[in-house]
Amino acid sequence: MTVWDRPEPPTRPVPLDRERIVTAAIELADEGGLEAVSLRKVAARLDAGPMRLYGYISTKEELFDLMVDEVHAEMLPEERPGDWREALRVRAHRTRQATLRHQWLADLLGGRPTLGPNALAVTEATLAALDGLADLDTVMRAVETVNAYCTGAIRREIANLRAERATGLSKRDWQRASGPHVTRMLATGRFPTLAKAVHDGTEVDAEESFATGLEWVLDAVAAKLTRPPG
Amino acid sequence: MTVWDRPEPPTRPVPLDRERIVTAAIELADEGGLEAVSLRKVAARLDAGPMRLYGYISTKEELFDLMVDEVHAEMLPEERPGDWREALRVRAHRTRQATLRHQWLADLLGGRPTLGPNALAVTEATLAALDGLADLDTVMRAVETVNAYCTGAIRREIANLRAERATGLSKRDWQRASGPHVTRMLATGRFPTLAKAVHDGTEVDAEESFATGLEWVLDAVAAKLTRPPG
DNA sequence: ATTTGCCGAATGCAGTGTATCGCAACCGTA
DNA sequence: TACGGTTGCGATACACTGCATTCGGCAAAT
Repeated sequence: MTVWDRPEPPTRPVPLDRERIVTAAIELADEGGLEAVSLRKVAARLDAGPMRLYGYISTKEELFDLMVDEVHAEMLPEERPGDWREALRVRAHRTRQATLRHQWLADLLGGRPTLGPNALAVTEATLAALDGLADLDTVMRAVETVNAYCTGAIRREIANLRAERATGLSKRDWQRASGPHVTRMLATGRFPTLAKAVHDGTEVDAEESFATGLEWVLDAVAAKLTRPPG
Repeated sequence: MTVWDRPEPPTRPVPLDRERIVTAAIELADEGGLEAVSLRKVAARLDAGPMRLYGYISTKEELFDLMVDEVHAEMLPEERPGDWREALRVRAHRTRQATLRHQWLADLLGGRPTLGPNALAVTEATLAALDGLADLDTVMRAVETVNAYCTGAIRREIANLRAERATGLSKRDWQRASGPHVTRMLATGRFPTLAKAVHDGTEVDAEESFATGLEWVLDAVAAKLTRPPG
């Protein structure tokens, strides 16, 4: 019984860690959306049985939490921003860009408290940029207001993007020419202002729309920051 | 063969319509969240087989669309508002209140274009309140910005509310005393500003927080509306 | 009275998240 | 060197999902 007769020892399972799991999950989500992420498929991509993951994760939601935090790493500004406004602006645009790269993130944005290390780092950077410019309550309100705008605006953008992709039409053409339902509804005359808006509206670039709304919100924040606390 | 010998005629299936289906689905969602809504359970609540629903709905997502639109009926203002600001404010608060009543709505807000009749009516009312106050682009930007803030803020509020409910602690106590992870993270000294904020922060009422941020955004809108178009 | 057509119900399928359990390999110890 | 304990992986199993398809039986039409 030489070595040659004996089979190779069974390959020990590839060591796993959360990093590899999250990476695999993000790949799947990038390719096929959140619904393409199943514990079985993630495990298969790592040559492991599905149950193996439960050593690193105790529920699927936790996997989503890890994924969200992982993407937050892409949002960290690489250089210290000039002023608070620049800081908030950069954070907003980086959030948007990260979500455009990982569109499934839109489904998770604002859905759960984000307490991962990367998310905390992002929050820290944001708070630091505003530190001392007003009383704490005002600062918190500012950050949360900008955050709320971002999640809402990004969600809407992705939602429209998906709708366009599904119908193969631009948003305007879609709700004007195609979408029979909308056309019929507008034709009823029950929504005159809306009908006029759809008819006269010019198609606006999504990024520009996001940026403009953001500047409005930043204007509002600026007004509250310069005013003395209270 | 008297009447008594013959069995009762088999009870014809209860007639169905979308209204009843949506109502049943909303009841389920109100009780157990979105995940408690399955086609089987909805059908069971209507004494029907699951496949019966596919005569009225061709996919589960469509059911969600119907549910969202149904709740939008609760958001319609009952009286014509005084000015545009009042209109936007009322719409925002009614959206929030409806979502607090139907918390599953937070999971859907902003997730898809809302094109149902009730949603269109809400949009129409909002646009009408702003009609003529500025050029169309500005008006659209205003509506979309306020909407974005609402969805984002409401989502965050519901997310926090669920987290508090899950841990049985208020948000502050939760991230300060309990949440071992957060505590440990803050203790690392990598997030000094955040740590200070958590330590010094006062707990703010969710509604007040929502209202304040909303007024900020409305201030920003006001600034753009009064300014001449362009 | 017979046929036709249609619609609701049952069945089936592929896939999900997760609990349970047996087995096999490792390690420290005798 | 032999052994027992522990650990952790994998297979199996379960309850459940959305949806496609098939089948049966009633209602209306001829």
